[in-house]
Amino acid sequence: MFQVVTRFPPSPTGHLHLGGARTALFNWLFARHYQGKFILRFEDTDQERSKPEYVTSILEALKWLGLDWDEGPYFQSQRLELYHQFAQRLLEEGKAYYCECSKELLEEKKKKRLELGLKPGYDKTCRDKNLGPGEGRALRIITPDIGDIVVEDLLRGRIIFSADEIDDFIILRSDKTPTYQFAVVVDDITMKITHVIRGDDHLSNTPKQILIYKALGVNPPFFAHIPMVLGSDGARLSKRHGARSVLEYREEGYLPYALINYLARLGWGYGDEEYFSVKELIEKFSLERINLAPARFDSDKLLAVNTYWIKNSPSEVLLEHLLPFLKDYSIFRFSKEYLILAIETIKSRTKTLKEMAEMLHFYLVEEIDYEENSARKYLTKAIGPYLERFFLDLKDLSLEEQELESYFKNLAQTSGIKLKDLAQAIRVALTGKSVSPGLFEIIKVLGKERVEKRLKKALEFIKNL
RNA sequence: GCCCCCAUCGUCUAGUGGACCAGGAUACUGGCCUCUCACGCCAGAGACACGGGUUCGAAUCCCGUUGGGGGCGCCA
Repeated sequence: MFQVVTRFPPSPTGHLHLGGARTALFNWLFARHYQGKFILRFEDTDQERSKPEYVTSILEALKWLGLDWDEGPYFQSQRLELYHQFAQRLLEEGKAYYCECSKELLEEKKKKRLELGLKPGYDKTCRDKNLGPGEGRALRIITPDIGDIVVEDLLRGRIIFSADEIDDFIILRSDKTPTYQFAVVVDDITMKITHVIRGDDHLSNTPKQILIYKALGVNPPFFAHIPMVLGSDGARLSKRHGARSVLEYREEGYLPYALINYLARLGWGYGDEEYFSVKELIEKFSLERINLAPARFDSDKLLAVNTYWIKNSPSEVLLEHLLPFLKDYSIFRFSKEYLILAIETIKSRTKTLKEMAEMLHFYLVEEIDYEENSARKYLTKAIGPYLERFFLDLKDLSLEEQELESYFKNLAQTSGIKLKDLAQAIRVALTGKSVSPGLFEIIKVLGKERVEKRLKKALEFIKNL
């Protein structure tokens, strides 16, 4: 039976950003859709730039997103022996050779060739020198001088590269570490990867890798080059725009599955549908529906998707995701029921978990503080008597929203003051702010005891005006 | 400089030769709802890059131009 095997191979030279996360997501969705395997491997052969803390943060980001892997994480730095074996084979079969050109010399040659209007690639100086291994010598693969190299891309069809576009590139550096091109191929072979789904910035590399497969006598996997994610200005993602770590989105209060929903829709569409649960994505994802044009990251749309999921997720689920944002409150003092009812009242009024936590504030503190302007505007001498009225009536009132509503409408009508003014005053008394969830919902959730206490404080405040 | 990829509203997209004077989402504008703020609902404005073909017919197929992106490392 044929089993799909995909992989996500980040290099730990930075945090996981949106582009990388989307690549991981597409590979993961594809594997899950076909009940295949998803492998994680770190491409850390660049010893200069690879940092263990990036490994940690990438792992954490993937876990947060829920992109679980079936194998790995592998580290290329721990597989050096393997690359040497494969390289040795190529050397013995006369498909690779040592090159003694120094970096400086190559740099110079490249400059000259560019000036002459030639291709910048290596000029094959050492190809026939028959050099053995030695200090400062890198191993190059012999590439064909003429002919075409054909890349079959699952999304774009057949792409043809001319052999003279490809030089004898290095597969083993002079320090014996493998280059990217070589390590990926060896890894993808040994890990039995069936589908390579990656950014189309790798498209130009693919013929090189195909040549390695050929030299090794192995059939290449299927390739699918997906369009890249661009910043909002259309330039390549960099620190400036969306290249922030996905963990930053966690800090800002995005739901992981909202981010996934957004990322999936970036370059992929399914009819007119906009919102997908992760489960639906696994069911519906297919490579054929991927767009070929690069997609720009749009923070407004991301926020809208997050807003949608906050509004449409069960409050129990939201509570879980909210916990880290509620660290400053003694939420253990409240029942889960209370917290969930409170969340119910703010779900459709917030865009992020962070905002949610802020809006939850008045539910979670013993004593509220008044916003200065709101208190001045609404907690007036004139409104005092009506607050007192409510305070006195409260103990006999039902807290059902319907009944509260008719109580207040009645009170407003019989006393000739506007419901709006009354409502705003009580709102400030109960929440400290002039903006909050519906008044009747709040009263019901807070309960008589808290409401009484806060009204008392408001009456006190008015008395001292 | 050379090579490769791509091209529908500002953005993400639907659209695979006729059902498209181009649909949805988001953002924007106006209105409704209303105890505040939101949600929601209704309405409006907004795109097939350009030029040639092919065809009875093209957003859809072909070519060119332009524009955007990527690659040409002892980075990945």
